[in-house]
Amino acid sequence: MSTYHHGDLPAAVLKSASKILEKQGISGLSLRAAARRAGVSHNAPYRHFPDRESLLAGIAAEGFSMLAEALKSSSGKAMGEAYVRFALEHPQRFRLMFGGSLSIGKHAALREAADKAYQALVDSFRPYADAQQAQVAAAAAWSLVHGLSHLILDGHFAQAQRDAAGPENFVRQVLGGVRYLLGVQRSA
Amino acid sequence: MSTYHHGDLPAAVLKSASKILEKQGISGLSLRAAARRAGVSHNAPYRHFPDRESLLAGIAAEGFSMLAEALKSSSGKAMGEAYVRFALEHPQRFRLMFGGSLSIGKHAALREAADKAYQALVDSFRPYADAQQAQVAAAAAWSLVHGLSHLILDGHFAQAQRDAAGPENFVRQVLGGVRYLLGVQRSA
DNA sequence: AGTGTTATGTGGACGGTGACAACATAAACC
DNA sequence: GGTTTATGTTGTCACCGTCCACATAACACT
Repeated sequence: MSTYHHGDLPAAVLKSASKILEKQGISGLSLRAAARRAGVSHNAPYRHFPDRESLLAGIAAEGFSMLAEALKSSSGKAMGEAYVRFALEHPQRFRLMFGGSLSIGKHAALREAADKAYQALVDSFRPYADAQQAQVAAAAAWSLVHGLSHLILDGHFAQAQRDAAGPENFVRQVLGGVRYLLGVQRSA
Repeated sequence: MSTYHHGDLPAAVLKSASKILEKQGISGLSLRAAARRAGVSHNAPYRHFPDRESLLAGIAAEGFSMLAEALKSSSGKAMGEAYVRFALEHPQRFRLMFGGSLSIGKHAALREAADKAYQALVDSFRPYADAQQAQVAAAAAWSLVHGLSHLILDGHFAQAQRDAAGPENFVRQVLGGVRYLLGVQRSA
């Protein structure tokens, strides 16, 4: 029963790498450590991931799926709260997905996954405005929840969170303090 | 004239490191490369920066000063546009400042610089609302421009930017498509 | 001026990492 | 059953962050 061949190394490496990412952060995640944790030699992962960045891209892709899953059952403001909640529950993965460590353009699967999630957001604004307005409003909504997630993770709102008596309250207040211009908006 | 002692190594290392950061990105920035570029031995920087993270913190601190400088002469929506412009003009430095590579909490100077910039934003909302509302509105405004910057840098708005005929237009549209609830807002 | 102390820069070493090449083993296909 | 291909291993290399011992210059005190 010696298993020179592993069976499903790609999945195993992804899993161990994810675990390391959660615990050690992105900078502490090495190809070799992931291989060790998966119980294979330091070079085995190279058969499935051409380089470190590809491994990270794989983990990020998982993350986009998880994010889509977390968002899909909500809409409107609840969707925004779900977005921030995802970021706070998976801080390291969120940073990996959006931290700029990987050039998303290089990994088609990544771009696809991200675009899909975004399109869902655009569509959710569709009933209230024409296509152009919906796109702009969706961009603003995404920017808001995205920036809020990042800034909370970086600790920049520590005081404000205390003032609001908890992160959830703070997030609700911030998201509730904004209106998107839709519909008849007609300016010069 | 042989200069065994450099004169102002900290500044020289910061400068060469900044140059490398701009060109190679954060992951390509090594302590040793910075030392080489500054013309000193690989260990000289350790007299002034206890470890790599401290060097990065130094560069980030510069960045916060630059950002404050870029923002201080504008207000309102123009300030938001200036924020995004800064991010787009100094993408690598912006990522370093906000990418989570450094635990801001560890470097007091960093937190101070960031807090100062944020406080200016809060104050700019002060005339229109009470303290609590101003804080929430400022958090929303910062989140919006911050998220927008990040998502543009990551390439997630490539199509929308084309649709809007240029990044500047796109940014203006997004920032203009949002209102902050201030003043008499009184909800259940 | 001379001497001791401290600040700053150098050279060498160690373990860890990403990547490449050569080889070993198992699976798949005929 | 034998060959081709996929998968995992061992060995190696350059680079990196960090520690150590040492060299050199600036400074302080007498």
